[in-house]
Amino acid sequence: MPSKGQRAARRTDALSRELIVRAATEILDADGETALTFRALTRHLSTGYGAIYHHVADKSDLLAAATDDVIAGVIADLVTVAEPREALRAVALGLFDAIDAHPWVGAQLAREPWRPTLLDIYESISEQLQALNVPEPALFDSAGVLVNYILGVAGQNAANARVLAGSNIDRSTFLAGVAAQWAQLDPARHPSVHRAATHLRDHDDRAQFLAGVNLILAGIEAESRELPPS
Amino acid sequence: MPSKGQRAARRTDALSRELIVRAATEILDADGETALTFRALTRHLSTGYGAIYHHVADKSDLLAAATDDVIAGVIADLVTVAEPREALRAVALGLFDAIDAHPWVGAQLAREPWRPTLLDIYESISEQLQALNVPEPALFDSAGVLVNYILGVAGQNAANARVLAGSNIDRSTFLAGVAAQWAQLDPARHPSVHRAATHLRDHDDRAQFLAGVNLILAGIEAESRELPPS
DNA sequence: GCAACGTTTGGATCGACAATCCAACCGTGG
DNA sequence: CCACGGTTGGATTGTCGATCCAAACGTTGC
Repeated sequence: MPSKGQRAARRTDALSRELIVRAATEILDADGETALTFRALTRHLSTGYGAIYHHVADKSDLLAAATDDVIAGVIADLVTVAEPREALRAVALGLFDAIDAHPWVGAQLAREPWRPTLLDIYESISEQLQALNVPEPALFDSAGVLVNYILGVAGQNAANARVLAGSNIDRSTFLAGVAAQWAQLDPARHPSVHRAATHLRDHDDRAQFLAGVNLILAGIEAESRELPPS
Repeated sequence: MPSKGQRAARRTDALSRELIVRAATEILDADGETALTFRALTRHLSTGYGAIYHHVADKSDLLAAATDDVIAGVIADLVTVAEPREALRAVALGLFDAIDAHPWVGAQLAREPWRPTLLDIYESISEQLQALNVPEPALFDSAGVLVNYILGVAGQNAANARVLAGSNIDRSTFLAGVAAQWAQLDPARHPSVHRAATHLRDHDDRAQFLAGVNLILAGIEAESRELPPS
């Protein structure tokens, strides 16, 4: 079967998995998760489907590779801090900032948490907890709480970014809108949410995330005191 | 333009949004998130696309409705407990059990956390924290930590269910496989994960989740002692 | 030189999906 | 008995991920 017309010129520069992952990251950062299609990739790289599939197994493989890339960057940027609590805060904030900059990473981590790259994060957290003299049996649970909390915030950040990207409204006006919605709730049925609306309006996601990490650290230390290291 | 052949008999029983949501829940429970397609729905209800779209806006609307249904069931089943800590554990475990029974709810909550139904959960948590004499400024953060932890675990449960549904292997053998993989890690590079492998093999998700809730409660109480109620 | 072969690339194509659209259907009020 | 509006069934459209194949290229052996 003859081809329709002139075949496009073959590219001179070599295509590579790394290049494709970089292009995917650019698309994801620019236009969100829904914008990452193989069509968009072929346009962005001016190539065809075959070329891409030759370097990448499928879409989930591509998404995982892009996510691993970001997480690896977080790990690489971690400066070693002596104080264990500070080190734990640094790991958590590093992940938060990366997910804040690339919301699709949050969605991916919430969808597929046990990537090998996250083992390094888990490892780092566990080591710092050990330095905090957290006894062995509690260490497993404590690390789990921290990781799950981070993943929960990650998913929520991704959800917020989706909403914000869908409607072209400002973040603060969006928050104000939700706050107004909460404030309109019947104070008899939802007194606490009604009260929380004021906090929602002017809160800082990052600061609240850090407060949560500190709260969990307080809990870990409280339980460690009850059950001293053997 | 004439139709191809005989038009199927019109249904006698009335179709309704509730019926469609129930059918969607059955499909989701039976075969997982990927199985919920409008084709499958038309087969399950022996109807056409138009009938379904007449009662449901789109797929995300349907998924949200099914999720709200499950969450509403959790709220309805909550027995009032006097002791605030017990009440908080009951809310958390209620959500956990519901998500464990319907993993797709976990995925949906991680994807779209701020459904109106969840406001009831948030309200319940906040009220119990208030009963625990958690001071006002810390209440917002504390409730956020609990909710985000629950959402994080929800997402992970959904991810595990996806993996387990994909490969027809038993849960314990799957855990043993991951544990073996962790145990094979270089003890020099990943000492903590290497050690944690033994815990992974015989751990109870529900028990670990509860341990996490208790840890967070300990943290909340510790911070409340530092900053006594005004 | 150059021919054979494996690797890389471009794009037509397929099947599945969400969503739209329209014609057929039916109960109800006039 | 007829007209009308709410309801239903299914053909159709556009987009997606994925597969497939042939053209183009580099490399190796001769």
